[in-house]
Amino acid sequence: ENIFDRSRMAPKTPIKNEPVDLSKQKSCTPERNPITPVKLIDRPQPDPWTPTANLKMLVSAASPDMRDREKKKELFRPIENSEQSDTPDSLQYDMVDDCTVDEFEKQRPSRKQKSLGLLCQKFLARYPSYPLSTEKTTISLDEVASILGVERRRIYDIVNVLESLHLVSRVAKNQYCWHGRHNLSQTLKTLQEAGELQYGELMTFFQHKEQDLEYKFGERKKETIPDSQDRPLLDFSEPDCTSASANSRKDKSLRIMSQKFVMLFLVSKTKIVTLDIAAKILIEETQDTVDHSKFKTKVRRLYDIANVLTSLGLIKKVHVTEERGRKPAFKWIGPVEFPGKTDEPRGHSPTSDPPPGTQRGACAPYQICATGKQRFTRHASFNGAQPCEGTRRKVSSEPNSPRQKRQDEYCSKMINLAAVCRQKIEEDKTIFNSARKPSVTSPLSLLPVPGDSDFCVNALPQAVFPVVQADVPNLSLPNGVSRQALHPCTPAASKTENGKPTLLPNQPFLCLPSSSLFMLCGGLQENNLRETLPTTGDVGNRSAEAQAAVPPAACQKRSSHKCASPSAPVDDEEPAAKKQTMEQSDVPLSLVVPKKPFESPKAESTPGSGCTSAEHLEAFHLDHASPSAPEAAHKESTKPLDSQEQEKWSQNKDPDEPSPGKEHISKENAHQPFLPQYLFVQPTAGLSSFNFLFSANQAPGAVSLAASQLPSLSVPCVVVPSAALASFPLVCSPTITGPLSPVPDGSFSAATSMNFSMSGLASTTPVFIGTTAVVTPKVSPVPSVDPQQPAHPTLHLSPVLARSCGAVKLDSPVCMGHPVTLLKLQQPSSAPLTPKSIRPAHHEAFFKTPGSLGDPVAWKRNEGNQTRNASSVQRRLEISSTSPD
DNA sequence: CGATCCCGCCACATT
DNA sequence: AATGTGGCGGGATCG
Repeated sequence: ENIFDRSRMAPKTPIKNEPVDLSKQKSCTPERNPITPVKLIDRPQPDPWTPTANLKMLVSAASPDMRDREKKKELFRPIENSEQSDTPDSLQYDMVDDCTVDEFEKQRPSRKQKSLGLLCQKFLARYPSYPLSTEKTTISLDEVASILGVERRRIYDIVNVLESLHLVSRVAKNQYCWHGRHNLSQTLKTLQEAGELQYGELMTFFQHKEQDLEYKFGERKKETIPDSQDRPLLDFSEPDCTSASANSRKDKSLRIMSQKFVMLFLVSKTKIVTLDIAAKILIEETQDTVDHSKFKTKVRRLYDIANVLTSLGLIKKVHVTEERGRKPAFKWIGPVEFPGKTDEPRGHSPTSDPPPGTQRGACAPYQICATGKQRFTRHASFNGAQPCEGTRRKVSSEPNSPRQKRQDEYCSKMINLAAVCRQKIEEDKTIFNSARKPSVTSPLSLLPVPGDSDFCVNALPQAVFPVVQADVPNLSLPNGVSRQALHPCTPAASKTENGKPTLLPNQPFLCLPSSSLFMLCGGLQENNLRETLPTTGDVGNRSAEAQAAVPPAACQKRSSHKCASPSAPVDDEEPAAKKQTMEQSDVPLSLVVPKKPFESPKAESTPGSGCTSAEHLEAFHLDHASPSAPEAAHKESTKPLDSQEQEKWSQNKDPDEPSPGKEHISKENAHQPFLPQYLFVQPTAGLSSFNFLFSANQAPGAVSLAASQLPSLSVPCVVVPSAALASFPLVCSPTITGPLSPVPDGSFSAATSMNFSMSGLASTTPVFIGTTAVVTPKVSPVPSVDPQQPAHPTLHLSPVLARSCGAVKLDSPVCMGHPVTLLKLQQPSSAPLTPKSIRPAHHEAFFKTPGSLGDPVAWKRNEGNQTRNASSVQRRLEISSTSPD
């Protein structure tokens, strides 16, 4: 039949090929009214001769050859497709005649020629990127399909993705309205914001982890995560065309997936997302069970989406090399920064996530998301998560090592956390920006309180707080905190092999007068920090490049701390890490890094949140607790300078040795009891609202606590009153620099602290910086660096932090990160943060959820202790801060 | 052999 | 019921 048709067609083909069609379409729908035209296609070939008919003919009947040829032709024209370059010959062919089949076949079309990406390019070539506002271009699916010589089904694939980015909107059946990229930026911004809320943590998490491990998320933890599911994140219902009309439907997964996928990029610090990670994340949200087949399907869809995005010039394919090998990944090459992003009005509704609302929902969610995020950053994140195996097993196919499972678990936890965060956020309405890169937004509440550990005083005994007053005279411990309690963290040091405690036993922290914060140092997990930092950066949208470049340094710095146990295991990985770094360019270095972080979190303990915070804190020192950490610390400390090594560290984690990691993790968990280093903030008058303690190490417990106890502290991060931010007094512990030192420039020590200075901060708030290493010389700029920040500073710490972090990261060293971490929290400005706002209760649930982070053990602990912990925590809090709840 | 991903069946949604 | 949409995954290709 085809032949037959073809033959006929052939003669005419030229005609059909002719531009005419194109022209029509481009401008507006030509003849067709918006209404769905009759389908020509179907009709058999009534009148072949009409132009339309021809098209139809082509489409329906056209033999593949025909199509190919056509495609080629079109391709040629305007578009330059990068890749395909198809056969030059095509020119020859352009004629389409039937004739030379031979050639055809030769050239034929390779699959590539028929690829969705190519098709999309052709499609896009038909319409102006920035159409005049006046002209509305309608797109008839049938026409396009016929013109492009593909089945309509394929067009749907393209259009759905474009629609998710609002480049087009559906007007009616078979009719789409072309908007072009005018709103792309806004859309991306929105997605970024939404993404931060939803995925910030995860991404961070993953990236770090992932690298090493595989992540699998297997399980679903859906429970927590539910949120996202349904609704289209952004639906924009934008006025334009939109019709909402059709909201209908089920969520169109492709559309949603596309948005989510984009979000992952926007949230990622590295801007590189591997397919498997994306698939896991997406699967997770949507469903629980992840089975292999599902995974495969998801990946397939992601390829479809990726092809379209690639055609749009938003992403490009890259390969990430991990220990295991190279994995396909995509790097975001589109715009990264969107003006103004962060702040939103605080008022955002609490709403939350997403209810699955449908139509309305769509819009709403979007907004919501946007709003929410802004303010707070959440640091924390996943740390705590551990593998809980208790939860269900994952279905995921991956058989791999247990590690993976763990990872998966972590992932799940992460997810859960994220969910929790969201909720919290909603509840609280406060938003965090995570300083970290992850930018997760976690609700404060989320933060886990260090359950076990003690915060402050109590536990701390070990804590080191060597406050060095000398250094900083100003600082004084605020109130209650008994400094004494704080002792040097030696332990940590002990841990470290060298004996050098990374921690800094001596490090003094500086206190700012005003503030009442205190830091305690527990083991920190460097990794986390690092990660965090990076994350932050991501959030900030740091360019990937920057990351790439920076990473090493940052890592190193972080690494110094890194120690944290979990990560520690990672060490091994180093090589891999390096590699990645080396590769840098596209390669998602960052991804690699993760492992440690991951682990560390776990180590921290069950509670993810706690962990997270801890991590950050950790950055400062840490290590004691986890064995590994110490090591890491040592290394770092010892080697501080070598960037490479450091890099390795960070990266390493992933790479290779996950296995150990697992073990470590578990161990870590066990270890968890790091030394506690905490950061404590007193509530001084000004602060009333916030006081935070962080335990760097804390394990899980802490985390968990946080949840429940929220009010006071949970967060690992330091909260700064918005106002407070203004000036921060920073406290730094000069000490440790050495280890960290990696950074070329800087020396940390003194310098470091300087960095923090955070330019803008208000005096009130005190900031603590982790003792150690924190500073990165380079970093220093950071604070200042962010030019942007200045404005914001006050209000949102997080942003600032983030930025700073980002900057830091980029630039420097990890160190910054640490400090940053601390800062993270912020509240919306003023009032907001009273403890009250935070509600513990809910959190508990979250924490409890299986998914949550901690390792099982930790959990147990937590659970068992939770109550206790909480109470203790509270007490602690109380003590520390003014009032407890 | 794993990475890609075309192709089109088929279910569900709309008309 | 016809047609529009689009989920989904087999299996062909590519590298």
